[in-house]
Amino acid sequence: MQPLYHRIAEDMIERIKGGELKPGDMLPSESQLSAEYSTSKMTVRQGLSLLVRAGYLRSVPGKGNYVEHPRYDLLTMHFDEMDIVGDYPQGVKLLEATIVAPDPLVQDKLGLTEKDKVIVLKRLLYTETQLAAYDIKYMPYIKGKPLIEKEIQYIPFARMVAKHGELFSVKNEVTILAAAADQEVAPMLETSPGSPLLVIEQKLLSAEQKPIGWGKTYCLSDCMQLHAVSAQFIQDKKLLNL
Amino acid sequence: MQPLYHRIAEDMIERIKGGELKPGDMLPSESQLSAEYSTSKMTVRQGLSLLVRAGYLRSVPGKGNYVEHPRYDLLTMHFDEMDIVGDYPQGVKLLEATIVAPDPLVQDKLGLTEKDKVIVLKRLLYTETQLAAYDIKYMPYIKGKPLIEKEIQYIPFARMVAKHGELFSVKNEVTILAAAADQEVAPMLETSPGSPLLVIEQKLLSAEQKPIGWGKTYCLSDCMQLHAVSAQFIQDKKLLNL
DNA sequence: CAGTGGTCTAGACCACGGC
DNA sequence: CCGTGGTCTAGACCACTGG
Repeated sequence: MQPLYHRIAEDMIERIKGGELKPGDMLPSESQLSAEYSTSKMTVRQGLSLLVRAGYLRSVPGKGNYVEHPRYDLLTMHFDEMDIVGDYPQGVKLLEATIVAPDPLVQDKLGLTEKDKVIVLKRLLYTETQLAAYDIKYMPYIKGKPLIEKEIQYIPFARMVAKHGELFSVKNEVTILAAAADQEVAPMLETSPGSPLLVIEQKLLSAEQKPIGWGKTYCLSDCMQLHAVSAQFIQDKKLLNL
Repeated sequence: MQPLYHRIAEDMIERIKGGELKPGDMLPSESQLSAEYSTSKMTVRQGLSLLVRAGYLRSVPGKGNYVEHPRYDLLTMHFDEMDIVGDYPQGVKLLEATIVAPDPLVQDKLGLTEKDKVIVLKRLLYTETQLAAYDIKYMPYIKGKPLIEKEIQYIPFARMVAKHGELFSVKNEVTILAAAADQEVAPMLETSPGSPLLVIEQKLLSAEQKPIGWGKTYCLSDCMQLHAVSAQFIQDKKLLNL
């Protein structure tokens, strides 16, 4: 037996999806719904709050609860570099792990000067069957915090940076684009200059918006694609078990 | 003055981000927190529920509330075809809007037979300054539901399909990949075969998981990039105003 | 002003987990 | 068995919007 507040939420979804309530319409007031379901206002609100959080409703204080237009344009995606590798144990080949002075581009991306030091990681990522991506990452060097080789091999960059800087949470900003392989990257990927690559640029920020990591992953186009789904449906599963 | 439940949530976030509570740790019980804040259990729960929904906590019935590891790998992205065009009024050029029998690929993608009819849209999308993308969309033909030319020009495919089929919500599945321009697409984009493209494949499903739209957008690589941010931070803004 | 959503109380009973 | 979170009540008062 599902709780009453859950049933209320499902009923409302039904009224909305069935067309009885259209975007812009106002729901019955919370006190009316309390009466309809012979329950208290708090229970009604608990049900409606699910729909508000899932984006089906908007609550307007002093007015009412209104049906929202669904958002088709907000997508949820899963990504980290290790997705490429999957469970394949030998899928990461570390080419370089050094501490250097940042070049001007990296200085800019990480907000550093040429006197600072950055850790550079260069890696090749393999699927089970073939070479798939060339990955370069930069992070500010913190004295006395060595990186462990196993971590470099197996944990995603965002987690690595969080651990290295002892941060609880990290903001991950990702840019996705296509580009032709250039003279530097092509030989690494054993392909010819000009062949299409999926490039994923990652920028990591601390809670204070300070840059704490930056890098790019150059993926062979036939080995890598990203999948995204309307956020709405992620919410539905989580909140409503629909 | 912010409500008490909000203050409770922020206090907990502080305890977590400050390192006082680490992932895996159990929070004080709800009754303990009620006492700490001299409030009722319901108010405490209202505060904690924010953190549960934002992914900071997991509630385990019979045991307690536990601090979760933050997710770096869930990203939220904004995308529809009209993002490319923006507010530029002449940014869409309709090449073709016809009703045809679907070819085998489209039959497969939309779950149709060769006896069915599909609407095909082919469009060129321009930024303010230049040609940016070639877009092909397919949707099952529904008798007596004409498409209005202005809609074809200006509303995103997902919204168009929802309206055409009189559906409240539509599931949007997007695949992102890089590819080389082929013989068919290259001339449309006034580029040479082999040049890198960002390809965005869109599949639309009804609430019953029936395919109701499919298509691809071929974007010139220097005109288009996608941006995504850790979902965590979207939630933070919405739920906590941090 | 009356009606709305937003917050909050001080209890209650339940299902669950672990001892 | 007791302590935990999950549900729910029947009220209260507030801030807000509209007429």
